[in-house]
Amino acid sequence: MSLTVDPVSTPINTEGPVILPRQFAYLTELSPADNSKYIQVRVYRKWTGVKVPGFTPTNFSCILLDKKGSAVQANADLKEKDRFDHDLQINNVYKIQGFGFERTDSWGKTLDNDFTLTFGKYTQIDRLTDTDYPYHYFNFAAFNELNARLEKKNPILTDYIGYVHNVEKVKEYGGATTSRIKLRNIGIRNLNNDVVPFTLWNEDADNFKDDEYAQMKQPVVLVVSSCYLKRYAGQIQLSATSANRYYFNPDVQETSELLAAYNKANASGPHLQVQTERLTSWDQEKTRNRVPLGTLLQIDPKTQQRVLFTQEATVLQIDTGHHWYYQKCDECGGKLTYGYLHGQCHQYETKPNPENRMVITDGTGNALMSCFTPQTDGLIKDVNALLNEVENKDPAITPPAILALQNTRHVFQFQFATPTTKGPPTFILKKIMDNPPTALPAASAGPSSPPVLQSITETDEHYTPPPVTPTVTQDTPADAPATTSYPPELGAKKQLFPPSTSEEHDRSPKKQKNE
DNA sequence: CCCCCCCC
Repeated sequence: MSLTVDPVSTPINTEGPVILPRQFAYLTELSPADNSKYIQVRVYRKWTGVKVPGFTPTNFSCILLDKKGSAVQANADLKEKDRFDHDLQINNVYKIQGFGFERTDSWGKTLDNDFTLTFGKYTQIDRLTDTDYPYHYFNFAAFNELNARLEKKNPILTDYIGYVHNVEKVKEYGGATTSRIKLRNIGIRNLNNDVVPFTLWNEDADNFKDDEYAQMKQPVVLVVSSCYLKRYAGQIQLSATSANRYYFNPDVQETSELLAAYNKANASGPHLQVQTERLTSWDQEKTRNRVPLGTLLQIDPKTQQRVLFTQEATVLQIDTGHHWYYQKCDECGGKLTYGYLHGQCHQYETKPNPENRMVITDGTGNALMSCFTPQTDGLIKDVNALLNEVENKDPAITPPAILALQNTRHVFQFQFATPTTKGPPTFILKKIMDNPPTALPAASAGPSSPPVLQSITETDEHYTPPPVTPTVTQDTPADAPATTSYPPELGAKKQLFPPSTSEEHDRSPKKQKNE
């Protein structure tokens, strides 16, 4: 013990610096005032710290894991970056000594540590052959914890895990006169089918290996680490920071959980494979995603948001308990109640534009479908014309022209409505496809109203996330063919996830070709 | 020391 020198209590009469062998310490045994320890660690992650605006590089950073699974961040001056970048290789294990300590910056914390190691010119690094060290260190947030984290001022950056729900293409924004920014969103879905977008920026957006991902066995579990949480377009977003790294199917317990849940669901019944791209031929489009209503009704709508289905179905009943239209105030946008003055916006009289709305019940599975103008084109005439025809404009009184739809048969294209309450899912009419369009086939090909559903790409009304499907309750062996039959062009594959990205991008973001 | 993580 006499060889041990505590630098804090060493008498000051020591001649020059005393180089004494340092003692091994686990990371939990380090203290910011103690210079007498060395550590043995795996290099887990490394990155270049940046400063906004401009994202100019500021320092070299890394995260180190010791044998017991503890983690510590270490920083070095930017001028030492090349050396440490070279001497510290990801996943290699090293003995490190001669480091200092600093208080961990509250901004962009990667770990729940009070101090961070500092590396510099006295730092000595020796490679070790023992590699029996942990490969990962995560502190996952659950979906329902994200909001609380978002509210917190300087929370620790967020680690998150789930299935890859969809992979978007790179989008480019801005230009020479502002900032040129590229981004790529990747939806991450948990076991409750909540989807959170993870955003990669610029080079990282480009460098995401689409092709590699597309080749991977589905489903793919994705872990994203050290993400900045923010709200974008009203929904929560995991934004990549410089410290971020992401991992496919990392060997952690949560990955096993997700894969086990997938296999269990997969073993219990057939799954949808849906075609999410609009088909150019009317005949093909008309039969796209002909999934029986009975099947759709057993599906979690959250997994099929914005996917368009078609079905030829009979209108069993008009829901006369539902108002067949409603009026919207042209000033505040609020819903008007028939017979009630909207005096706060229109002092003397109300002249709002009518917007029709009615609910019909349709089809083999008795599904409830809401129909909004103008998607009712081809089913009923213009709502204003209809209103002119009826004597009683009370929206509770369904006109005969609408009641006459009962027992008529049509080809509906529709999507799931935003799930609100418990009970069977409901649908939203998107298009009546009884007859091919007579004119303007291209212009009428897409939905003409703003998106009804919240989704990852809220701004793109043509967006539909790729398909995913939870259990449809049937006792089908895992490798048995799906019992549901689909038109051949759908490919009746029994597959929970599609092999690739398949968004309906008929508009591409503005691209600047001056790189 | 502060600003401060890129997009609607």
